Amino acid sequence: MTRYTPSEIEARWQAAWEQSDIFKAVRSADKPKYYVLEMFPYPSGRIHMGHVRNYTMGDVIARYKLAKGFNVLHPMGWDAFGLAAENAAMQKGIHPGVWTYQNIEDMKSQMKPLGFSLDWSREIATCHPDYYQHQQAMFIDMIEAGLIYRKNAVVNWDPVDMTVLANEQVEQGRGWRSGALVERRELTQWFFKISDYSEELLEALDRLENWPAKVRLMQENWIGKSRGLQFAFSTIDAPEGHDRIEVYTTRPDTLLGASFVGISPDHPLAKLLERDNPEIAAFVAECRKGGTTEEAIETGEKLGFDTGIRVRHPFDTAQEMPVYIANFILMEYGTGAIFGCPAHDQRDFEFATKYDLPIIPTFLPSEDSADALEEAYVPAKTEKVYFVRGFAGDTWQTGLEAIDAAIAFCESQGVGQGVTKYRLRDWGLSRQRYWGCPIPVVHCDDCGVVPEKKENLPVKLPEDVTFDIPGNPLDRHTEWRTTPCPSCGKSAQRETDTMDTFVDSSWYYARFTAPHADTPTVMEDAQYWMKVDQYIGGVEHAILHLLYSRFFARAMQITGHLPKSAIEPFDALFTQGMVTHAIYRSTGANDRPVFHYPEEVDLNGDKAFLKDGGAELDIIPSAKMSKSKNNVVDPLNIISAFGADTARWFVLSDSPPERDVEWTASGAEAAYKHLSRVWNISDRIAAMSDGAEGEGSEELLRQMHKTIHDVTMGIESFGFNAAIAKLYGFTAILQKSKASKAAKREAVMTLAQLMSPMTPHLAEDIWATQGGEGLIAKAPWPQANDSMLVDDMVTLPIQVNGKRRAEIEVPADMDKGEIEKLALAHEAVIRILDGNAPKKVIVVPGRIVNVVV
RNA sequence: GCGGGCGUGAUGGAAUGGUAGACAUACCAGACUUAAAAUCUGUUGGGGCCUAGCCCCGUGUGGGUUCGAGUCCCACCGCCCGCACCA
Repeated sequence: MTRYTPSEIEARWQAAWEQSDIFKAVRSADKPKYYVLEMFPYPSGRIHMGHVRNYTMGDVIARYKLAKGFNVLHPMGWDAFGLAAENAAMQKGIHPGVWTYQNIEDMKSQMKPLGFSLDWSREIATCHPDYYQHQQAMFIDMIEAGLIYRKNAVVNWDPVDMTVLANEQVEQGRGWRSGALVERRELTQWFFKISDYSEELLEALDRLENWPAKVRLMQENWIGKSRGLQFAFSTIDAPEGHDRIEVYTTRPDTLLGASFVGISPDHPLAKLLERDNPEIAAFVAECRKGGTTEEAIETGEKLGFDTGIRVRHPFDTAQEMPVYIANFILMEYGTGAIFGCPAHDQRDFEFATKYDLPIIPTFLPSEDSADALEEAYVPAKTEKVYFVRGFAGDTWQTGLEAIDAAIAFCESQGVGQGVTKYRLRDWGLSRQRYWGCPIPVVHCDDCGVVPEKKENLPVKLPEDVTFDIPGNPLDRHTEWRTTPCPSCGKSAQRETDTMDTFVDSSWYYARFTAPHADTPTVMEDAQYWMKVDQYIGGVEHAILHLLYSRFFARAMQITGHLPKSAIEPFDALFTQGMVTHAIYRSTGANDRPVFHYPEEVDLNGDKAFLKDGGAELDIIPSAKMSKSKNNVVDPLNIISAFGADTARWFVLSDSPPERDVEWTASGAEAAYKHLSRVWNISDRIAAMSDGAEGEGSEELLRQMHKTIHDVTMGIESFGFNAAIAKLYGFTAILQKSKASKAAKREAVMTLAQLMSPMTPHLAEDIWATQGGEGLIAKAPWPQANDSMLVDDMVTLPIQVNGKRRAEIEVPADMDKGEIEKLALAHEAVIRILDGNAPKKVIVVPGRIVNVVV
């Protein structure tokens, strides 16, 4: 008897696949195409279990579709620009390019042994000029198409290091290196006009039927369409040019509950006031402390400053309200100014309480409710409420009705107009960093901002840069910066900002359809391969990456780089959960957290101790595996111990793919045992003498067809864990079966086929052992025979008042009346009824009987 | 703070509104073995009783809809993800 030896088997079959070139995608008119794509990895240096899980799921789909007769495109590449490469450069003195390309080599060599059905001939890396030159060409096209513009926007500024920081580099309002309090500072930056497409991106969500509902909902909320009223308060004692303050509100029905006006610290009026008033300047400076994230702004302490300016209420000019500068108002949304209605907004309520402003309800739950509120009264907009200070519509109306009535009334009175606004902001793409795609424009004293000529592309990153000083090395590289103006030819300066890495990942799926072309895309290839039929990746990308890609596909269509059929680039989306693992943390110098690898930790009950020294560690349970937190489990350890098939089988079993999976060591061994068992079964069947008779062959084949059906359904619906459970079940049946050799051979070959998307190497080996023709990867997917799926008899549970009391076995086609009679005649039912007649009997054929007493 | 999601045995989890706990792990018992490992077989949600069997409780907490709720609705608690410069 031989043993299951994955290392030998896997190398052999990987070589066979490579030799036959079966995963190379070639356009072909005579087969339907299928494009499977997993979100491409950032080359951080090592693959982790999240990658293995993601790419294994994609590989199951790709191999399954190949067996189903599709012409499959399944490519892989590298999202290779980004911050981590510059951090490595600063920490280790390695050039970001050297670091990145080395990581790509390493990760590719770690991925290869997993046996994915990838077309490596299409590999791309976004940091390579062969990729980013096309991005630069499209950028120039998009400037010409009016899809890109410049404006001021705020960034995190580290006043000690004198550099821009990413949000990730801000920890509790301080720069991660300098520890200095971060400030918000304005810079002129490049933007994509994604907000012009708000309605289009929102409306098209409805047609993304194969996307998870939660992702569509998140995008809908992110775009944030709202209908509201825009109007102006007239001011008293305001500086010239500010005799009106424009505000936007989604709750115009609460206008008579207004008690103050708030403006953003970045509002033009605030900026004007800060020039002449040192107190206001100090307050605004205070507001600018801290990071730029919405989270920081929303969770920070709400601060206000009374400017002394007053406004008149539009419906009651005798009522004057103060104008506050408030740190929680965003200049980017609406007009950067609001009216505060403390009675119906909890944030305004807290603000009013803090600054002693009146709290005036406009509506109450009922006529006799108290007028004094303990907290803001914010009912659902669909709830009918009693208006005590209404000015339009009925006394009793829902929020929705009241808003419409208020807008109509205000418009009729000439107080503002109904306006539709979107929360979605334009996409700022400028990054003050080296390791990104250079923005291909030149700043000329005479001609202004001029796009580089296309024949001068790529604008390559200079290689001779250093990272010993904080800041963007491109800024200091005079030789690289200085270039002739593309328009007048005089000496001019290159743009030193590079592009957001989201730009790189917003079109890579299209580049895969013609990865070596000397234009960004080739129309025939894009027409043939796009859309991506199945896109798979982490739910953490539900909004930004997916929304930007949807926008970019539209922008590429406008500039002639994609066909109209591809403006929704991803036909079906699956968002997998993350692989999590506990984080082990101790506190190091300066109170900085220190993270420890699982290998360095001894677990004792629910406590963790450092092997070296025995110090007790904090355990942060179930956190996303992250390199910076050192809680990464290396899949290579599993592969070298048990083989790739075990790793693949393990990441698919147990957890449903959309849910997070907590990594545990015990599961891998079980997977290995099971694969060995299957291998041994095949071995024993091969050793049976040809023509050997047996018993239960018919039943074995019946179970086989059921398994074909269930596993096929499981794969189609991303129920990989359920499909695997069925395969476990069938393996047990086959193992115990005393069927004929012919039946067993058919069963084990089918089992191998059903397992082949998950454990392709093992499947090939069994196929070959049993004398299957050619590669199993190319064999057509087995078909379940419908007549083998139906059982003659079914077991029906009998409930009394919803509680299960008995069961009966009946022919599958028995009619309802007969079933009811049988159920009522059952001894347990008679005993429980105790002579009483049932009120009602519900018979669900093939399912259940419920007797209601 | 805002938006989205999740919550089921000791553990990972299964369950088109229809027998809760499939399948796997772990544990326990048995077979094989001088022994162990490996392999194979079987048991296992909690409690109770008149123990071939029957009854009660049980899917984060509290309420609701329904003949019937893990599943749908509402509120709360806990955890996870995202929040526009991490990718």
